[in-house]
Amino acid sequence: MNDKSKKVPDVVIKRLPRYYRYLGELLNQDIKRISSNALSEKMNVTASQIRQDFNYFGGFGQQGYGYNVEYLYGEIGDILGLNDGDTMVIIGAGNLGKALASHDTFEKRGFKLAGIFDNNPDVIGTVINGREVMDVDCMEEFISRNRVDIGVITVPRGAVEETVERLVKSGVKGLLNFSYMELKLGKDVAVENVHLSDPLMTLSYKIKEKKQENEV
Amino acid sequence: MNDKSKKVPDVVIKRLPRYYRYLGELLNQDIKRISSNALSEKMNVTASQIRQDFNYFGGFGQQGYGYNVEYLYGEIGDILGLNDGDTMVIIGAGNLGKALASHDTFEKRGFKLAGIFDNNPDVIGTVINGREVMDVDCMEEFISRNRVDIGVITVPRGAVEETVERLVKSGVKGLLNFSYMELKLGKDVAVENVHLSDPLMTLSYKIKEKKQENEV
DNA sequence: ATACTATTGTTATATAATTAACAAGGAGTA
DNA sequence: TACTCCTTGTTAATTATATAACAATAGTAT
Repeated sequence: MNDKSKKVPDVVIKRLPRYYRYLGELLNQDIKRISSNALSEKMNVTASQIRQDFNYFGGFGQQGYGYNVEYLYGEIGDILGLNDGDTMVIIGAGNLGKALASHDTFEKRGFKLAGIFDNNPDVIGTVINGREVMDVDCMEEFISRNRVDIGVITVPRGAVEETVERLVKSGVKGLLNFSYMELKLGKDVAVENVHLSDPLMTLSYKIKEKKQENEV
Repeated sequence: MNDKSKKVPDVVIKRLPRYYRYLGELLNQDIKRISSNALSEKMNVTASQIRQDFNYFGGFGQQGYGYNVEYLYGEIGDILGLNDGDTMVIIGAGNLGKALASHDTFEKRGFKLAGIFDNNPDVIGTVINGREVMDVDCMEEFISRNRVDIGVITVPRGAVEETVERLVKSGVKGLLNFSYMELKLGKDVAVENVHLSDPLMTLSYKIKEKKQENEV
């Protein structure tokens, strides 16, 4: 059993979604139990790290047996707050907003998409994945009425600042930011910045690196 | 000056795109020079880390002056291989594929989108962002003829395995994988896995964490 | 020209993260 | 039930990363 007072490192938190996804796969395959060793081989991390990671939250296994997949899946889901039924809105019904709205993974992970907003009259009223795009002017009212937890930002550059301000004022608890700019907010609102071009740049580096290795 | 023989840690590579983006902003603002200290404040990292990071590649600044923004931007771009004009294809013209194809950031970072492919007859022939969607059956021929460097995978679950195999056989050097499964390939092909639901899960954790802080 | 200031590159130190090791204790088996 | 074998939780050792410190040096002002 672990002492909750020591904060869980960020690197550990970042690994949890990966464990979660993988355990979901095992569940689908109807696998009941797994050892840290078996997981380690499949996921390409060390068994030691897996045990260490889980131990930050108290440990979920049993000596001589391993981990019950379903139980572990549920626990990690709880830790991540996926069973809280957090609701979200998407601001910006452009290509990316549309893609995310149609992305079933979000719902599969326990999030509820409550609404999509845009400011373009041509887009307002159109239907995406069964949901009508609403006027961004109604955003505040909608968010507070429905107690929306998360705002997903997929608006163009120029609109970011205003959008963020309005979302925060409306009382969202977290922002998933796909816009170019790195957001950092006060301590009341959580932020996760996603930059789609970053992994492409990293990939580019890796390609170059491999090329050089081959030359040497 | 630095010894190239010691491999640059992964964490450093992961930070380079962020520096690059930020320097791009400074360039837009017509800022000519910047010190590690000033950058540090704006980017919320330590000045020491910035100097240390740049030093892995030999250091790009001058004592008493700082860094020339344009020069540094160019150098980091070179390191990342952004000036190599890598070409890419997108496989899967669903919502996400469409969104990425319309995403101007990729082109802005120096990548060239050479083509988009799909296997759905209803989609083949439609135009996305000025490009006609091609039949996935022509993929191999297209890739080798145009010496395509990068394959972006946005196909549904069932099609991933086959798509990957065909891309690799066609000779792409890197894969940007948006599919559910974690890819790991042989040493000839670089891979970067992107899981859009991961940051949402992390955000969920952060929200929960903040809630608990406030309760205590 | 000279002195002063700013800021790097780089080395040393401290902190964090990962891996290894192993005792403790269930699970499986006879 | 008793014995053996697994596999965890946890502590210890190692490795990696981040921060701090500072000498070297170019820029700037006088």
